[in-house]
Amino acid sequence: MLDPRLYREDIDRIRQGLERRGAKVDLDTMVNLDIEKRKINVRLDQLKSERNAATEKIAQMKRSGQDAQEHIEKTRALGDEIKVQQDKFNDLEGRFQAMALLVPNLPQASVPDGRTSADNVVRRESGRKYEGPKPKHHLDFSRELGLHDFERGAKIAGSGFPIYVGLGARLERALINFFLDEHITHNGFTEIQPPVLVNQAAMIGTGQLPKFAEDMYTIGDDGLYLVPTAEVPLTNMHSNEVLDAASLPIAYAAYTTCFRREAGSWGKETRGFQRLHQFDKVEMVQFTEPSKSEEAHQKLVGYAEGLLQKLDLHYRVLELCTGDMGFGAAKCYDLEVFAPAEERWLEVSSVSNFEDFQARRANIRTKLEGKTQFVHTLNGSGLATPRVLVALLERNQTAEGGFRIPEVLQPYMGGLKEIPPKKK
RNA sequence: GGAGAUGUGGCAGAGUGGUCUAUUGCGUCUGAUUCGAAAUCAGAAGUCCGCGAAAGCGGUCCGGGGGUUCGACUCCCUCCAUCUCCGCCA
Repeated sequence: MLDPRLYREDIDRIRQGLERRGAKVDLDTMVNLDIEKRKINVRLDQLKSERNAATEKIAQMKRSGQDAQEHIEKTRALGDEIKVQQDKFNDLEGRFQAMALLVPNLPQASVPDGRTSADNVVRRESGRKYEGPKPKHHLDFSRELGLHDFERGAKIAGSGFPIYVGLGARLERALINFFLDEHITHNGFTEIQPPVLVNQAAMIGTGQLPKFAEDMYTIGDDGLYLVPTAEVPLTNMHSNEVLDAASLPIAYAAYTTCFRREAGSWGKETRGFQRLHQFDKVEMVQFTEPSKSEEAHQKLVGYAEGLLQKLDLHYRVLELCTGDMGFGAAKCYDLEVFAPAEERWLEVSSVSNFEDFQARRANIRTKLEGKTQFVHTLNGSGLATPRVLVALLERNQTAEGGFRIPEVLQPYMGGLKEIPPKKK
């Protein structure tokens, strides 16, 4: 959520920011609602002030044993009027809030202008390029080695719910553990294991709701949602809190399963692991002082990159353009790995600085120099496993048809160096 | 899941319809005293919203929401959380 003061003090800043994003918001209506609302508020406060005086008068009379009936009759009308004005105010306030929750964040000045992913800027490309014969597609390769079972997953849940089998399951677990261990032993994160069901307030807090309701799985009877990312529970852990400034920055890392309906986003480029309803991800979340978020953002990107380097993958870092950034982001970097069979770059991480956008929604503050103010929140995948797996499967095929396990994962695979080809 | 109880400021803990501007204690901050500290004494302090150039003024907040009333911390409804007992269960 944007600072509500901006709507009356610097509407041009909002207008320009949204324009750069290509976002359409009926700002005129919002400005008018705000003006109307404040007008009613002034009237309401006056009325309440009068009522306070009147009831005090009645109290005094009662105390001294006088008959206050006449005053009570008169004050009744005041109460009725307050009710009318209060309803009006609540209606205006509700309408303004409902609209405010749908306004995306304003991009930082440094964000490149653009409309689509084609306008994103490649900041750097790194890692060893794949060289050798064109490898097998990861789905065919996985099937040969018996690592995953999409068909049976579809049978019990639907398409987009793969089953990890045998060494495929162990490889998944290895990736998760490797990611987490890196964060908690080298990058200074506290490991968290949060609930994967959250309430509506949490989903609003990080910005998934109300705009993206159709992307979420719901548990209707209980009013709960399956988390689309650990960002939701981790960030909302501190909702409605004033964080001790000395405790900042707070850095959490968590592995959770992530659930996404991915409504309407299926197509030929989403085969196999590239788009799933259920997948595994390790997420990094940070809370910082406002002045420190930019620095923290760069570091988060570095942590995610470090994992790709250790896995010996070929990757690049994109600076997202204004039109391609997520709803709540003020600035965002994507990390993509190259899949040599598909000959495509695949997004494995998105690292965003939300500034105070989420902190306002979730009401997360700190006290700095005597002033209570909103913190900045950031998060980034570190990493999501499925597309990392795609790149690994396509890159690490041996001449004999086996899978070469990256060195850093070998300790997590019981020392195994290779998943051998299945015997005929 | 059933029965009962509780929810008040940073913490503890009073308050059962109007002297609540929320008693009191602890803690915090600022002074005084001291070489400095402790102790003691005096004083101060919260949130959010609005109006205002400012000083300041008004409103709001006792778990959340709603209701009754001229007036609600107090009465009613509802939701949430915690505790105790019972039941069930990895």
